[in-house]
Amino acid sequence: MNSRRASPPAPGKQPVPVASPWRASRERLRDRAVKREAVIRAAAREFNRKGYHNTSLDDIAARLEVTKPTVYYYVTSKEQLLFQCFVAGVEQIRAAFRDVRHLEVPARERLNAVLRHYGEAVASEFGWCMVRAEDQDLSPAMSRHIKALKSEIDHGIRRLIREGVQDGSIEPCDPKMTAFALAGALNWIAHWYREDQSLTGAQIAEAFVTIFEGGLRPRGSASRLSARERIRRRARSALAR
Amino acid sequence: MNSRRASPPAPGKQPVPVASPWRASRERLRDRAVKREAVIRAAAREFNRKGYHNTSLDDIAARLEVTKPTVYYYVTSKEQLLFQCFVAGVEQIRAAFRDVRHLEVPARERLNAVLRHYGEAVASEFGWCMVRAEDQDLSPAMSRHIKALKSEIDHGIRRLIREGVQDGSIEPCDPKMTAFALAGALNWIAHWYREDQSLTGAQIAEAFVTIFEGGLRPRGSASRLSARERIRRRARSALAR
DNA sequence: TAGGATAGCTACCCATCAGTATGGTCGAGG
DNA sequence: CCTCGACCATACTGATGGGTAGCTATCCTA
Repeated sequence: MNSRRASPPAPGKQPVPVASPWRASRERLRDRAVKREAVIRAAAREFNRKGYHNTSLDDIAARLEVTKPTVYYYVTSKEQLLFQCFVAGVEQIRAAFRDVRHLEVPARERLNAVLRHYGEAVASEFGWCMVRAEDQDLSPAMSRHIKALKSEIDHGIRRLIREGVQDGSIEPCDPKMTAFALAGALNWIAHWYREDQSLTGAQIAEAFVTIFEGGLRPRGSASRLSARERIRRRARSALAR
Repeated sequence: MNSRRASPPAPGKQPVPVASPWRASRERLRDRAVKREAVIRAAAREFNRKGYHNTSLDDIAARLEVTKPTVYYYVTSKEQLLFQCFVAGVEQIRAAFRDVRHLEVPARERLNAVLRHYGEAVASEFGWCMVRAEDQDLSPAMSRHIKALKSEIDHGIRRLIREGVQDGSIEPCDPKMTAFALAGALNWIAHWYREDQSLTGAQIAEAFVTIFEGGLRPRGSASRLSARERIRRRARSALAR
């Protein structure tokens, strides 16, 4: 049964061409980081499937085909595990902000780009931890840390909205409420995505951006399209019934 | 006078916002239904404050100034308690659908009315239970029940969207994705409302409806400001640096 | 080949908490 | 005054699960 973990992680048996004495220990250090990441990833998957409180460390260990103390060898506590998952998810979104910061396009397009990355992140395997993790489950210190990260993202969105209103690419609106609405819609993806994976995270985000941009109320030229609309409507209702 | 527990828990403590029916028991006000509802309401409050798993039945009992067996006298299990809280929240939304069903206005306005009630419900004391309760915490039977109720609401929104597209009051769109976006934005209120109660649930819902209706892209002839945009953007990036 | 660091396991501890057994109090009806 | 039943408390059980102690095996460096 227990084949002594030689095959799963990395067969470091190859004769190394240059026998630098530090080579091996460096290799091992890298190995350790890889394993630690695997632990965090496995935790994220289990949390995603069953929720934080319904997942025991034995579950996570079993999923990795090791035992609980082994998990504790890479992580100090269950709480820290959740925290790491959270940070991993948030980092994707922070990267999105960094990516668009220097783009030479109107703010609305920068916002859209962020929202697309945002949606992808929420639909990723760390999405659940980032979105559904409750700070009540964490120590005050970690809770503060997480709140700060969330707030940073929130204010990043508000800022893009304000800039969009200023440069005329976004309809004047309340940045705070609008940011809440956008982030909420995207965050919520984490709640239903598991059960309906017919679309990728990017596709969902794209659809949402389209909805956010256009709004529900028909655009000015809508009256001109009424004939075509009616045709499509017929086809639709025929399909729906 | 019950000399046993009258003195320890500070007898003259009135400032509790929710009057506990056990206080009134001295006045012979014995109404089982009222007490049961008080139990559920207290549970909702505690779940809202600390989360389901971080709330023990002792906590809930203490909040009512009784003991755990008393709670079990009115409720069969913690799980059922969560379920009842959930149903109480969902019922508010179902009522919203019933209210608008017979209104003689375009579907978009009926949808808006539902969304307003929806937002209020999510910001109410049962909002957390309705939104953040994970079906992983419930037995399969109750989980199915809850999924059915959620699905009913989801399809109710989709239906209003379809009707709006048909009667021309809503821009043609994908009903499923749009429903997800709307419900997500509103559901998310439950995550941040506790910490920012500067607005009522109704006001938030109203703001969201405005955002959903108009969309981010400016209405009318606002798209040929690109020259001015560029200037403004330069100024901004200069400030940002 | 010794000795230390790395890495993982078995077996255990113990705090928490859902749920219960049992028995006491009090008002009402006889 | 006595009993019945509704209501509630004390004090317990049992299981789950986070976290640890301590042993073992392997590899690296000397």
